Amino acid sequence: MPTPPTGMPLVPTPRAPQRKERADAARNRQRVLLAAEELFARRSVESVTMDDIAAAAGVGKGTLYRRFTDKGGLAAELLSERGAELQRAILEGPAPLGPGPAAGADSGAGTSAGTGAGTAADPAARLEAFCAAYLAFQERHLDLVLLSETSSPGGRLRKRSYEFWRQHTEVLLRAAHVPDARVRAEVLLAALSAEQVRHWTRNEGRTLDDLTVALTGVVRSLIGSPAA
Amino acid sequence: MPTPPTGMPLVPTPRAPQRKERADAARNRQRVLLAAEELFARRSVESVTMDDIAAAAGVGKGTLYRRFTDKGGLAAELLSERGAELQRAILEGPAPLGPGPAAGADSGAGTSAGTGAGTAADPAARLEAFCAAYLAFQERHLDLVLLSETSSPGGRLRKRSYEFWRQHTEVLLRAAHVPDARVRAEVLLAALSAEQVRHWTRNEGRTLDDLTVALTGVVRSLIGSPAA
DNA sequence: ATGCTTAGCGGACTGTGGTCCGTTTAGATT
DNA sequence: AATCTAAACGGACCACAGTCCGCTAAGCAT
Repeated sequence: MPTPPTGMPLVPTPRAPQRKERADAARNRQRVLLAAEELFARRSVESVTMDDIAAAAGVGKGTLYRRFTDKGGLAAELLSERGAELQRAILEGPAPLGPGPAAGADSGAGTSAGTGAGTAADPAARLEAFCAAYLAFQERHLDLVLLSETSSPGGRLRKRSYEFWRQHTEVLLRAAHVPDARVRAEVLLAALSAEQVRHWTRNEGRTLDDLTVALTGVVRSLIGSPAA
Repeated sequence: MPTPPTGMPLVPTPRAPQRKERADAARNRQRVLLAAEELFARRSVESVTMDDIAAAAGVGKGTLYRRFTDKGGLAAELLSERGAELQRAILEGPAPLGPGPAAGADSGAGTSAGTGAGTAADPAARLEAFCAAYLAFQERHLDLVLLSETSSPGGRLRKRSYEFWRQHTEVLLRAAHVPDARVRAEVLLAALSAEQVRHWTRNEGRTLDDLTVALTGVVRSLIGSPAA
């Protein structure tokens, strides 16, 4: 498969074959994505309308909606570009985020826990790292994520990316022998939803660091290994 | 204070004085609430428009919006009527939900844990009971709650009732000597959001019982008292 | 090159939530 | 009872997300 269209998630996309996109269509998708990015960068995300984007991209509204399900879908596509790196780091990067052995001398991102010095990272440490990284990601792209998660009720849970994050979290929990791994994974992600993160940072005035610490605590509790 | 207007939350409403409502206004509020309830009962919640409600209540749209902030606000008002009983049970009912001593012989709603036989319920047991009861409430009024929580982004966290549930949860957690009580309370409530509950019951096909068990486990983990 | 099929296009159109503002009237004051 | 004033009213109005459908042209087949 040659150069998947930008924004394709890394995750093994199930809908593999599916007749190739026509040339003009691809060109327009690109235009739209570009225009949207530009507009979102210049003006506040919620003030940008779909008409604005269509106009800026020099494209009809019908075209917009043929390409992206809805406003949230467009935001999600943009986000998927930006989240690709994080996804890669998780799937194949060094510990503690990824499965590989720790990079260089001493990782700076992790949050202690140090499981001695195994070859592969232990699930608890990976989960903590993921939690911190994901939180940072959400906070960094807050407006866009909020749009993508709330444009339609239940949107957050229907996005393809949700499947990825949930799967990852669930697997780690299961590896840590935690019961009800699936439910607990979803509890964790609910806590990290854009709505919630915005509430914490914008309304309750918490800093990212505060939150990271508190949520790391939550993760430890959920895993429940009492001082292993 | 004589007969507070229906739907007023039990919680000590801070906006105490505030010039009394005019007679016609009160009458119209009632009409709207009634009409809305009727419509929501007959047709699917999401198919009912604000115009429908206004028409059914024999009232202009302006009136509708003068009384209730927005669609979500209207739903919340309806819900607050229905939630009043639960609120009362929590504030002044018997254990394990309320602070009082257990009612009758053996409560049927609680979820084990049995802390011997103290005079007042212990926070852990109360929290578990609350969680189960709240979950059941959410499930029971799912469509309406969903409307009230998602009609505007972040709506869930801005409702007055949220303040109540959060406060209650937080207090119990603090009483159980759990760190970061506030954050953990919000994590719990995020897990119990309408969106999430709908996802669990409608998409993943979980039963209320399944969920209650799994979430009770989450609560125990969060409290962290390792088999006290 | 020419023709044909069908994905792609675009913008008028619809449905709905929410606002605005000129008019009405409850109820207090005299 | 007459007057007055601000709360309440109502429906025309607006903005915006999302749909529809007749037209266009990409790119395959001959």
